[in-house]
Amino acid sequence: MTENLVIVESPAKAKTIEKFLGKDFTVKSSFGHIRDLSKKKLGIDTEKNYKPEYIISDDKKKVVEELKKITKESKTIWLASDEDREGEAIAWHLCEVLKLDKAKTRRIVFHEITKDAILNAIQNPRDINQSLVNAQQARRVLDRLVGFEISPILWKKVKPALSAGRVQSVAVRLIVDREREVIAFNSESFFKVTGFFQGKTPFKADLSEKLKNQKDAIAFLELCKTSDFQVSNVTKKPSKRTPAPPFTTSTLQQEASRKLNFSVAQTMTLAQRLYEAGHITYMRTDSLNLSATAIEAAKNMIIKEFGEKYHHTRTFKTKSKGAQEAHEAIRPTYLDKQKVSGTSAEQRLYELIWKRTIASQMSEALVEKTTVNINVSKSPLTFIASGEVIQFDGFLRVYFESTDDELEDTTKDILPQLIKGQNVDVNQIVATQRFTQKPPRFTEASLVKKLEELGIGRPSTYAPTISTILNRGYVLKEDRPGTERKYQIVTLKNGKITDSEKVEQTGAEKAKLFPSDIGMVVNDFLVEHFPKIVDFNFTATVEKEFDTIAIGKKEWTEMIDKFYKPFHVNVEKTLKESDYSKGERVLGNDPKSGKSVSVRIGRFGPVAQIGETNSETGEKPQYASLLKGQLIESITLEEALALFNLPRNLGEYEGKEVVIGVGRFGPYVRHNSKFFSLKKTDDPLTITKERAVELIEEGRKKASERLIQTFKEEPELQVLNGRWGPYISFKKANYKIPKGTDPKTLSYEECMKIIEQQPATNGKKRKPGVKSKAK
DNA sequence: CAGTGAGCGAGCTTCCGCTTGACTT
Repeated sequence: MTENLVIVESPAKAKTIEKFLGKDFTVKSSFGHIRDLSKKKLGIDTEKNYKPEYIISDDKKKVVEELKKITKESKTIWLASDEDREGEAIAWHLCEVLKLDKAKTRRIVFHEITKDAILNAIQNPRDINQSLVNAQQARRVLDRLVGFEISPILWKKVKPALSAGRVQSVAVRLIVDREREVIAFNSESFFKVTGFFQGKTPFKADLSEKLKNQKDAIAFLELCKTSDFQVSNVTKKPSKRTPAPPFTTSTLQQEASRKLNFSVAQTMTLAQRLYEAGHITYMRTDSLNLSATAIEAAKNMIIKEFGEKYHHTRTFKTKSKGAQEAHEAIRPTYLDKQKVSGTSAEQRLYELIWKRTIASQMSEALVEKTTVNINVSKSPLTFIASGEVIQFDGFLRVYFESTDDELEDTTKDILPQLIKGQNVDVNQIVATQRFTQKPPRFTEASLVKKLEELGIGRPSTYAPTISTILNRGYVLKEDRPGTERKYQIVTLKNGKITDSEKVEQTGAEKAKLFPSDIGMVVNDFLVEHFPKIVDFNFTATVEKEFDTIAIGKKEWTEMIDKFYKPFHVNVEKTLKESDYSKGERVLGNDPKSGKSVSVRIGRFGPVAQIGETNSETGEKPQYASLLKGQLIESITLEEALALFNLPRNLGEYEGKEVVIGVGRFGPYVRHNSKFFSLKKTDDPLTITKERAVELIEEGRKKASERLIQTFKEEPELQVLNGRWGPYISFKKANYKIPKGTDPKTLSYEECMKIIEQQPATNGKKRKPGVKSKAK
């Protein structure tokens, strides 16, 4: 017989708590929610006051069985799931499913996993808050109704297996809207003028105004030729910089992306491992709060390491919308541990968390900003030099927060001593042509930031939401090469004005989110037919209602009814009245045939078409697939027409034709009925024969290196070099080669031994775009 | 490595949030 059973959500949390509580307590985990609406059906009886039908899924049956058994043997059951509405619902589902006796069940909550907090919680048990549970049921039911009623419309009107939802559809909308801003953007050029002056040491100053064009730039430099330069003003301003708050899920994802180049999913996997190893607190949180013990530990650490002067206790208020404050901020469990063991990625993430946490409890940095104005005697324009001197580094000693801005030179120089009225010499003045910047495309992390600002999604869903919109094919995460751009430079040096032209790379993108054609068509369909659902404020609006339900001032079923009645009418209407949506755009006429040229989404993706089907003459249109990176939205008539030049015959090589085409696996070179893929930077429309031959030779070389070993004993056994390194192939199945083994010297016997010891991973093919999921 | 929405047609796809493995690739 167990005295006390405590149930929490996470097994790692259970382990920690068990240590605090001693042997009268057994601590178990529910592994999150133990039941949910059926995955196959709507699972809501819209006729019977929205009664949800909850099901224990197969992967939860074992957990539930075990909990059932232990609860029967326990005197008191403490439900210790999180204090937010999901946590409350978990506790309620546990009561219902385990049929817990009210008399021996207690609900407790704590906000930090410390011994005091837990013991305190045990002293203050309460009942389950049914209103809070109902707010969760409303949230769950609303999401299900939206997702399961709109998605099937998309299957009929756009393409099968698509999806829509309160969170994902807004995420896609953000990306589509941004892409349209980028498409509509017209870059304008101007001239930025920088003077290189000479004080005691050389320094730089920028002209206060941008000049419109090269003519103006030259005219200004002409004036400078015979001008004097005088310091007209020197101002010194002390300023402060304060440290950023400790990490939440969203800010951790952003900083890990900016500083360590981790994807959002990568960051979460690494954080999970650090959490399970006991190195950090819980990683799915929106709280900025640090426990009293953590603040104390940080204080000791900082004073010991840097001195009293560097310490400053701070508490931070959570500002994000819809924050539910069930946990602490993400911080090291033991602040005196500056490093932990683990993979290099784990260590780097830990270090980032450690620095950010420690910095949040450190003093402000004191900075003196100096601004110097320099008059040009023959022009009303002035040069402005700004410098920054850090007088006390404070928290900067440990950590500085990065930003999304990709500005060129934000580094502030140290200025020499300058006095008002002093004349300065100029070494040279350079006017450089610059260009206004298009709005930045989203990265995974900047999308998370935006979603959090809008109060959409939760710490536990940011990473999965991004996976969903990528898996549905609404959005692509890609690198795109930039284009070359010429720019002009006008220089005044030694009394002479010269101009020159330079070339720079511009517009290159790395790991940015681009909408696909399907993403744009689905978005436009939803914006047209379900504007309310994809409104950026929809979540905020319903959240307010959930809050009212949570304090018992509104029935959840009434709220849902008010939403569902008109929503469902709209669903029926859209099913009946809306057209099949293929995003068609007519581009103009083909100059050769005079027939119309259009683009749209076809059965196999975006396609360009010349002419129409004519049932009388039996005439059929010509088709050509769009290339990667081309959008229905922005493709031009010329670009579309060029697609019909494929496949292109480039002539003969070694007596066989060299043909460029685009197939299921992308652009290729075909030669002697062998296929070689084009590289990302190769354009199938313009690739030369020389380059194609290069690819053919390269492909042959790769193929020859593929085979590492064959064996006389067994023709079906081979050691091969694959995309993931060397492996063993035997009877169409593949086997890993153990680490530290040289594939070149493996004997027949050794191979067979490896095969016996390993389960075969026979190259099963997955459909592209289908999410891999454990069965 | 081609096709470019139907007309024989079963049955399938889908949401958001709470959790961790079990899996290739």
